[in-house]
Amino acid sequence: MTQREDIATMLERAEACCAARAAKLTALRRDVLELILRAGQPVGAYTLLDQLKQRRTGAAPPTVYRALDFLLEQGLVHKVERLNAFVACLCGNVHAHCAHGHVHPVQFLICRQCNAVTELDDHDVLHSIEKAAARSGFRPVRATVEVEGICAACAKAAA
Amino acid sequence: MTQREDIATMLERAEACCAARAAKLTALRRDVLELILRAGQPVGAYTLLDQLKQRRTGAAPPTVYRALDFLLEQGLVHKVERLNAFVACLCGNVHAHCAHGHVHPVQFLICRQCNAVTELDDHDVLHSIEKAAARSGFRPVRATVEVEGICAACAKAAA
DNA sequence: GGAATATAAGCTATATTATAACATAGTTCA
DNA sequence: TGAACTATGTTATAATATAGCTTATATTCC
Repeated sequence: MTQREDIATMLERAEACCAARAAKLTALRRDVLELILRAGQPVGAYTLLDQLKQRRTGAAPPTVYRALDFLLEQGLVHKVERLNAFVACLCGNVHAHCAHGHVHPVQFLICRQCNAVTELDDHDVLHSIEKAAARSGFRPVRATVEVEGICAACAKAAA
Repeated sequence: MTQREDIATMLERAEACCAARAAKLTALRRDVLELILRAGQPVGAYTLLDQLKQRRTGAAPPTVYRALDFLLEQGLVHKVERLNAFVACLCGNVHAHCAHGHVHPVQFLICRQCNAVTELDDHDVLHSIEKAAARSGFRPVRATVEVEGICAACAKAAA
């Protein structure tokens, strides 16, 4: 689980990222990002909503989804499609919003047993995907890789 | 778009696949598979349901979802997570249900403009994913790759 | 500063996707 | 045949996501 100090650091980094891009990390958006960071694992939109309601009475689905849209656009958060859930991007926002025709790779290892999700940033995977796409004349914009299986910890526990 | 003859062929192949595994491709399941094949592109469960109702009054969501569960298990159909939609697997069912610890790769190129979805079966992509997972001590079971971008046809049209 | 514009948030309703739970009907096989 | 299993029918509801309109808060430009 991520520590409190790390969360503060991540939030600061997010602030800096947004500032650099003239994107507005408002109090609401920051709150949602903080909740996702605290979770330390993929969280559903309605779980976030429940938590958000404790701070902001009147929060409704659009409140959360709009904040999530912003965070996704900024690359501060990713969606795990397979789980309909959201995780903070811990890759230092290297691959956010760069308009140079680069593929933005999001690679997850999802453990079937403990639901832990690890984000990868593997260059070979990215490269082979780009090559395969090029072979079909396809111009990739975003690629997501979701690998489902058994994480090291669970495999060890089972053995 | 897939031709009618091809659909018949695909259905026969599906029959053979299921027979070989003692899996029952019932009339209902076959109907659903046929609808997906006819679509020739990702279709939502409720679109399938609407079409299915024309043949089977009384069809309800579980009718479709249960058939889809079966077809997914058999590898005859894949889910495009990003679209919450289902496509027929055109890879000849090479990678279905083999219990040898192999990763079942499902790789899609999804066009932003025309929504066309192409299924790949790229060995390099699979290999690099397996290597990256191994590096984290992760034992992969299933991997999905979804690449969003512009297909060759749309790129050409735009130029 | 103040009007004009744009952006964000509040709020209600509803669309879309998916499953739970229980009843009924076929199938298999001893 | 009848016990066990599998598939389907049926009703209800859960879970996820967005539409559309209003109000508030910034930002810009004069």
